[in-house]
Amino acid sequence: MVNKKENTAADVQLTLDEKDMGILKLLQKDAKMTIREIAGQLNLSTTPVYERIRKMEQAGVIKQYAAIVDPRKINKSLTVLCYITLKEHNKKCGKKFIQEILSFTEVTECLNISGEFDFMIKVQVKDMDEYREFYVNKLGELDNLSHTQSIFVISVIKATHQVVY
Amino acid sequence: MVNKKENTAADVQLTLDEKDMGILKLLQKDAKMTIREIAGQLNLSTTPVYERIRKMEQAGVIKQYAAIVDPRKINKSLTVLCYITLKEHNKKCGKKFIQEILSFTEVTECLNISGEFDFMIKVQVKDMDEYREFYVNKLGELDNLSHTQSIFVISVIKATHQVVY
DNA sequence: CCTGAAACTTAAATCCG
DNA sequence: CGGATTTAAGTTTCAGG
Repeated sequence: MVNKKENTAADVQLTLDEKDMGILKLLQKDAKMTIREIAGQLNLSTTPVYERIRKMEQAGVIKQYAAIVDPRKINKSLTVLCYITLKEHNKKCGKKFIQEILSFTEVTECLNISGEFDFMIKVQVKDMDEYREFYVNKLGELDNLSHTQSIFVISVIKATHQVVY
Repeated sequence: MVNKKENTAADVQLTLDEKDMGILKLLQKDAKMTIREIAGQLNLSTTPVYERIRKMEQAGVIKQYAAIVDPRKINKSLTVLCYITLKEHNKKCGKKFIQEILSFTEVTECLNISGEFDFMIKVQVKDMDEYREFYVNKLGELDNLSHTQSIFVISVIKATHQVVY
C-alpha cells in the first residue's frame, strides 16, 4: 500500500541518526566548515558526510545557509515585541493581516499565539523614533487591529538558532 | 588626541555604505554565495567584495555563518514563550538565573523585557510532554522564580534573520 | 553504508595597473 | 577598484569491500 499523493522532497520526513545530528550540530555553529573537517570530527570519510548533507538540504532539514548580522552594528539596536489582537477572526481578515506583516521588513518574526493576544511580532528598528514611525504609519494603517501592546527589549541575554543538540 | 584604550576589532563601529549593505543583504539570504556572484550582482569586481566581507567579519557585523535547521524536521515542533518574573531583582540573583538559562539547550532565546514580566524565554521542544519535563525539572528547579506564564505558539507566520534591507 | 583515493572544479587570495 | 593570475582547497565521483 502506497500513498497516492506524491511527496515533494521537502515533505519527506527523514529519519535522522546520530551521524546526521552530529553534522547538523556542527553546521549550525559554523556553516563554513568543510566536508573534510566535519568528516574528521565525526570519524567518517567525506563520502557519507557529503551525501548526508545533500540529503538533508533536499529534505528541507537544512532550510538555508545564512550570514547572521549583528543588529547593533547596523543601527537596528531596538527590539520591540508587539502583541496584537484582531477585530475579526475570520480567515479573510487574518490572511490580509499576514500578507501585510510579511511585507514589513521591520518585522523579523510573527507568531500566532495562544492567550490574550492573537499574534506576537518582533520588530527590529534603530530607535524609538523609528518604532513610532513603524507603529503609526505601518501597523496603524492596518484596518482590522483591535488592540496592541508594545513590550520593549531591555537586553538580549541569549539568541541562538541552534535547535540540534 | 587618541583614545587611550585600544579598541578590539569587534568594538569598532564601522560605517557601512550602500555596497556593504548590498553584500550583507545577499549573504543574509544565502551565505553560500561566492564572492564572484556577489560582485556580479553589485557590479563590482571581486577585490572590494572580498575586502569588505573580511572587514565586516572582523568587526563583528557578520557574527557567524549558520546552517538554519527546520525545528519541525528534527522533532522540535512545539514552541513556547515563557514569561518569567524573579523574586529578587538584585544583580546576584539575576546572574544566577541567566547562567542557568544559558545552559538550557531548550531555550533558544532569552530577552530581558519591560512590562509585567522580567524575562521572556523561547523554548523549543518536541511536544507538550517534553515541555512539561522542561518546565518542572529545569525551570522549576530555579529558586528565585516569582511567577511564570506560558504562551504556546500556534503557528509561525514569519521567522527571519534578515535585519539588513 | 562506509573507506580511500583520485579527478575535477572552483573559490579564495594576491598582485599589478 | 578592476582585472587577471596563481595557488590552494573543497567538492564530487568512483571503485571496492
